[in-house]
Amino acid sequence: MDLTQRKEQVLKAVVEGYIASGEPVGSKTLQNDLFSDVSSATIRNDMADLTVKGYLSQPHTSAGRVPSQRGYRYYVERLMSRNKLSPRITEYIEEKLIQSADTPENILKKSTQVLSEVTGVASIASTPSGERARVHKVRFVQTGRQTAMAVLICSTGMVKTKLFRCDFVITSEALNIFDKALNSLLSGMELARITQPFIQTVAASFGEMALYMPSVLIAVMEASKEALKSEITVSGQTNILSLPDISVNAAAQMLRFLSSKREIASLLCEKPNGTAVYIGEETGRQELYQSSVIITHYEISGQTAGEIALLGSVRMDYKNCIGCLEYTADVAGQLIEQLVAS
Amino acid sequence: MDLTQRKEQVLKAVVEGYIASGEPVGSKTLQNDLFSDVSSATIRNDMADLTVKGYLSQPHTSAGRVPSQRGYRYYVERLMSRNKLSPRITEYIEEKLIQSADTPENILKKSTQVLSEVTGVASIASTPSGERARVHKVRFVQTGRQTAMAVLICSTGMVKTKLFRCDFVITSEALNIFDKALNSLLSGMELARITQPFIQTVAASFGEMALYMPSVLIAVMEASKEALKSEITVSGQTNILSLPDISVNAAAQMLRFLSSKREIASLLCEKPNGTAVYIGEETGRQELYQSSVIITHYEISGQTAGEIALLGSVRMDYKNCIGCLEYTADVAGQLIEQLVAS
DNA sequence: CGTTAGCACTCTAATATGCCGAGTGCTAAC
DNA sequence: GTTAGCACTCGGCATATTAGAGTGCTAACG
Repeated sequence: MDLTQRKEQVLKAVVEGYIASGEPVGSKTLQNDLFSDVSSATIRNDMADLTVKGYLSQPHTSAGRVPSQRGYRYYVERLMSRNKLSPRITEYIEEKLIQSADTPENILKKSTQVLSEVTGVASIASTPSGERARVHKVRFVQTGRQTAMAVLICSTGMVKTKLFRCDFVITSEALNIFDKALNSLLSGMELARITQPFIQTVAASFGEMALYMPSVLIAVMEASKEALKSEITVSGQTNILSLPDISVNAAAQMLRFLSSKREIASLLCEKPNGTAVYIGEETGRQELYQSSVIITHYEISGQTAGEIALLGSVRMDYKNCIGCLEYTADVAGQLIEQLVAS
Repeated sequence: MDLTQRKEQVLKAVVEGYIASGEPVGSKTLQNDLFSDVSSATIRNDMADLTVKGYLSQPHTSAGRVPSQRGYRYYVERLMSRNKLSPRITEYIEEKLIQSADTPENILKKSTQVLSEVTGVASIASTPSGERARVHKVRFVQTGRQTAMAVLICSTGMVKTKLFRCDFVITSEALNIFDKALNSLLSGMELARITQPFIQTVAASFGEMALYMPSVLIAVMEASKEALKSEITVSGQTNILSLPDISVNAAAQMLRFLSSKREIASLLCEKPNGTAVYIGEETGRQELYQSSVIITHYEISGQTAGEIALLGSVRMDYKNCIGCLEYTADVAGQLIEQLVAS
């Protein structure tokens, strides 16, 4: 299934030419731009062969060639040069991300914003799930006579709060007792283990205090549930409408897809190693057959923590998009890691 | 500026006919549908007069009539029958809202969802703002070596948190000092008064501590900003793409508008009494010249608490939309009131 | 004076026609 | 294997034609 070197060059030139212009690429254009040493007829022969083999297709007999899905795939896997981004871009991304480096959520929100800005497509990110997280500390802050806030600080640096109401008047002594009891009990525990049955047994074990615990424990449990699930943020939806080769209909389908967190989550969780590129039908979703998706993950302390992705048209600038995406994921991961470390 | 009764009938019929069909309405169509007692020529005369007076316009000489902005306005103000919604709709709305009556945010989120569903346009809502709120207390919770969380407790019972990072290692003594200093300073203060210049003078007054204060003060300020501003939720953006008379370009502009919370906020805060309808240019925004907006508010304990709105094309079904909107706002207000009371 | 019938007129949308040119595939020569 | 040459294809654009919907105007009517 290998191609001769020149055919690879032709394929690469067609893909990049088509990505750049949006117009089917003809043999003469290629000759002028790239292959002054061979004639257009030779290129025509090569293109004909690439068409037979399924890497290119023609919109109609007298038009130039357009990459097929298979052509894009060959390009992405074997022809695309993964060269450096320009320092202007990397600096820009870094600058924007550092500005909002206060919480993981905001870093990822900003990541999608800056990505959609520099790539011109839509961007998605999922915040770190608390799957492997443990309880670092629990704190309580009184907010009213009978209301207080549980603050759950996770080993990952994530902080979740939950307001709760008690049916007794709260005193600082009571909060102190809760604090001591729960910290000695929960510190270091995996979030996933704080479940309904677990808090029931805990409550029971508190003897005379048991009466006062339920609302407190439920608050902590809900905070930990919140921390467990990863949030999804989307930016750049409006970019989809400006994509030149996406019909209104297809754009509507893509936007509908992006407005369903459930759909997005199912797409992001198809975790491969490294960066995955799904082209057209490879997305496996009817509503994304005219779209391509690039998914990568960011790491915290060397562990995959969450995903960042781009959603655009099949004719997107894979080289640039992959570059920006991976760079942003890298920076975002580092920033979140710093946040956690401190 | 009054019209004869028949001309009003003609105007009403044109508006409703055009809203229903999307096609310019001709004299014969009107005669067949509504005015079997007068001839089409008479209607033509009336339409010609309404055109001269600016209530109708013609896409071109040989086409039927289409309502002008002024025509829509006259219709909305004087001709539209504000009759009851069908019980099927009201029951449906009520059922959906009651399902998610746990927090004000969720009630309003659901309101926009159900509204965009039943009206086929986009919907916006703002949560109650903290305008009249004061600072009750400020608390700090350490979350890491160099990170902490400011907890702002408002007189209305609203609680906002903000994580921040310091460029020094945080000790519990430091937090205690912040706590004392800021509580004596801020307790009872209106949220609106915690501004950039204010915190600068405060920071300056702290003498040798001044170096350590900025990040803390900024966190408190941002928390109070959060508490002050009402959140905005949007649903049904994808509906905009299905609006038949909105060009892709106009749809993109509307979606861009909807993705900017700031823009939305400025639109919602043009508070009139009761329900306001802005048709086309009346929105006062270039990007919404092809759109219409209907804004109403919901009340808690008889006080205006926030806004709910619809955004659609100029040719929207004002009667149905206004009905659904007002009904939903009513129910949402009641549900939130119940929540606050408890 | 308001209403009506009749009719010529206007303009769009849909369909047909012809032409240009980009780009191809094929063949024969190198 | 490569190249030049050439006939051929087909979409896109501009132009012409037609059908039909709807109008405005005029003259007649009660």
